[in-house]
Amino acid sequence: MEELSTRYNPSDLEEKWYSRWKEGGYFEPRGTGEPFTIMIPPPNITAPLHMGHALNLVIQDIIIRFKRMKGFKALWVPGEDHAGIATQNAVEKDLAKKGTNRKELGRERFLEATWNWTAEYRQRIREQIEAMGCSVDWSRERFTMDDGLSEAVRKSFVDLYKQGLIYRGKYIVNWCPRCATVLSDEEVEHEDEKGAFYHIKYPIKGGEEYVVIATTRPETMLADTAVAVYPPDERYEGLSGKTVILPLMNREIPIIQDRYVDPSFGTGALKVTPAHDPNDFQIGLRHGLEVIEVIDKDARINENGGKYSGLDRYEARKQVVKDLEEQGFLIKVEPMVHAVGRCYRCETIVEPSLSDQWYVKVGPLAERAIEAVEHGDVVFFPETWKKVYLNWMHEIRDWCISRQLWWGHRVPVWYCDDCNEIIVEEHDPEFCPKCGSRKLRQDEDVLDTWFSSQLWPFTTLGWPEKTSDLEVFYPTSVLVTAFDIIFFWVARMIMAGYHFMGEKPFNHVYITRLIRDKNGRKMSKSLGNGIDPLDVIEEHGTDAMRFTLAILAAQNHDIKLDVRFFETYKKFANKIWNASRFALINMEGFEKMEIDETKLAVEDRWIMSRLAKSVTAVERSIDVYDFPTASKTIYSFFWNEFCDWYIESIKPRLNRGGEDRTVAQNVLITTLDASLRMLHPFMPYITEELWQRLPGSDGMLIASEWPEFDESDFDDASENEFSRIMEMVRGIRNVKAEMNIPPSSRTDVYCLGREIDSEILNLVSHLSNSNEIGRRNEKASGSVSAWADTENTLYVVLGEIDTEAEIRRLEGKLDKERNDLIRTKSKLENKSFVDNAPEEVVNENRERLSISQDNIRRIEKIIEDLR
RNA sequence: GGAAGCGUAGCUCAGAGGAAGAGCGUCUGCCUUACAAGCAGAAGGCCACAGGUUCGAUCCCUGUCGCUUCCA
Repeated sequence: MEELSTRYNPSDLEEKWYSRWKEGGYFEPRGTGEPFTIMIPPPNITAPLHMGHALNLVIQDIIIRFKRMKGFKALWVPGEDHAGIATQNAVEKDLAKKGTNRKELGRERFLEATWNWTAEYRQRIREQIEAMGCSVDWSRERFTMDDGLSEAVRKSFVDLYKQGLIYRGKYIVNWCPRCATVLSDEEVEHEDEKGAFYHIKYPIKGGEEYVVIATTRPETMLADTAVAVYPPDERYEGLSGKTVILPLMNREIPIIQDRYVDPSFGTGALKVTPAHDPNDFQIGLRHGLEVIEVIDKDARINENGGKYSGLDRYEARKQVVKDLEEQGFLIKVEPMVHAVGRCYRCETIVEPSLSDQWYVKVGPLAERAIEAVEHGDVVFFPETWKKVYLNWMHEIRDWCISRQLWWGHRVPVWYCDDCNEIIVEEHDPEFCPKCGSRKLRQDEDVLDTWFSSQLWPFTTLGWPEKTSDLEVFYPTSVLVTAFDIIFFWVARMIMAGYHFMGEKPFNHVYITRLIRDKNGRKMSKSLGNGIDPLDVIEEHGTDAMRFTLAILAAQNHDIKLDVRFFETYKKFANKIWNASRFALINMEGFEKMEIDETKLAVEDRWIMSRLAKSVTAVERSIDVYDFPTASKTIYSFFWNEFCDWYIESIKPRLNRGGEDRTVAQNVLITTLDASLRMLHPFMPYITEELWQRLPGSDGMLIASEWPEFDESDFDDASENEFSRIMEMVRGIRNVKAEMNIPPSSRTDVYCLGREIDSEILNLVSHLSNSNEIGRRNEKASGSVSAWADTENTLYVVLGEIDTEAEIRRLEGKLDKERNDLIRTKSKLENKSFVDNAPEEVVNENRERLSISQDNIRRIEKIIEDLR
């Protein structure tokens, strides 16, 4: 085997291992363990994956690799989402660049272009998922528009329709004039924006009196069909039953009373525009008001708008205001901040508009989905999302599922031109079942993307067919997704899961936070502050990116990502590489042996105990989706314990040869082997590469077992013993550093006091780069103390010492000890502390007191000797 | 208007009712044969503010301020 370079070079080996895993079938579920399933949240085919996807994917891969190593029959299904409106927009933009547009192409050729787009982006997304090292089962990959899923969408639509849970209705909808489609309530983003509050006189018929209404949308007055006031409002008493003359239009409209009106808002009188406001529409229904539409689907004033006809809604607003002012109807214009709804895909201001659409009646579906989360059948991590989910579910409204788009699943509804029969079928009907006519027209609309996405956890397994995959892998184990689609997707999957499968879609929902730039701003194309995962991979390697994302994956706040972080964990990968390199260099003459407890050195026992504790801590953290803790545990174990102390400790034994060397080699390899296993879910490439090179490794790391430890492997006595060694070494290093002695220059150190085991002293001398530490009965001149306990003191021999400087150094320490003493003493003199505090805390303080007293006496003695 | 999360080292974040932690950055020494993408050492904190509970609060409670987000 060729020797390792001194630096880790990720690009050398990532592709090699990915194809070996993939081609070896390692991503497919294996073995007889309990199933563990994750469905990928299918990325939209609108664009390449960004950092948010990377975070999401990396977390899933960590989980699935961990579970695979734990012996589960692990399955992670990949796929992509056709993303109706978003993709249609993206393709339209692309067409515009090519100098054409959707209408010019026509539906069929537009869809052709979109399928081409789909093929291209699915391929790019696949490549990205692979580059991130994700162990998804490509043999089961799905797309939300593939044949199987399209069938499933039809079946679920027809089922819901036949169960009376899908209906068609004419209501005020959220209309995006740019996308030319309706949007569901969830697809509208409300934001406070600066606007104006126009106060307008509406003269009362047959007199000089008038009512003042206030509105932020004066152009809609063209379609007013009433003025409403709150019933007991004194200001407007006696007006009920009268009519007003609508300015500009000179239409006579009634004054009505309705409890919807908020008397404290504006003037207390509300203009009612049933065709262009959802609340007004409801008022209109209650009072049987006329419905006049003046704004068409392009957001222009239509023929009902008189002289304003043909104007864009905002041009019309200007003109209306101007005319009102000229004619003396405009009283005042106040600046006003109000919520404006915008399309979540193109940010155009949404126009409330009257329209015939298809709806899902969600009430009956929501009940079970609420119960499931309330009872803990479906558990959110972190728990705080449970409340968000439940709040929304309790106020859930019917879901508008039709879209006036071309890209998507066509609504499986046909209309008979001869008898107006509505036909809802899974398979295209050839004639009308009622009148036999063949003049059938399919509904032009397509379904909301989320209508197919809600079926994802089981359509990916073959539903509606009763496949064995469905049998084995449903319900899935965990869904990993972002908080912004809890309503769009998570809630609807839970409803659909219970409705169609009679069972929840997943046990756990782990919600990730948003990745922001280093200044806390959202990453966006327009700001140009996005970080491309592929760039990161190229520069730092996949493993470094994965580990960085894992360690940053906080649960309670968004993630501020600075590219410099990747650098840090790239260095960690290099550290792993070099530690392994060290081990491999030292494997000459290696013979595997069973580890014999009695032959182990203190550092061996210590590192084995630390390893056992670290592995179990990592498991615990992964189980509760605490990836930052898991990664920090690994990082500090590997670097600060294994590399900094263990490897340094065994160098003399490795050099010495014989049984010492063999034992050290065995513990070194055992620890490294377990470390690489523990690291593998986080950093799959480097660990696979290195693990393959370990003596005795067999097969593939991806398919090997997770290291198992339990409390019987914990060895507190050895940990304490080694901690003492670390303290001694640090004491000596400290003195050397403070005295400006290069760490490389060897110093004389001796021990004054009762005996310390020579094994320990030898280790200390090696780690502190001292000559052999001997024992003396009295302090030598020119030496300073570096460490002490109650019975022993270690002195570093400096030869010439600056007595004054040394006294100053010791007095600094003395001050600290004295302060500690005062604090502890006052605590213990406080009767209520001694009476109320738990005994162990009191004892701890007593011990502390005695240690402080000892330390002070000792340091005072040393200072006295120096003088 | 309703709700949630967050304010801890210069930066990014852990933390737990009993003497404040990590990484990065900074400063000082070191090319000590795994690693200078490294090693050793150090400096740096009224734990947002004000009350309360407690023997004891950075942690629990209440309020204030600030930042972020969701819903209406």
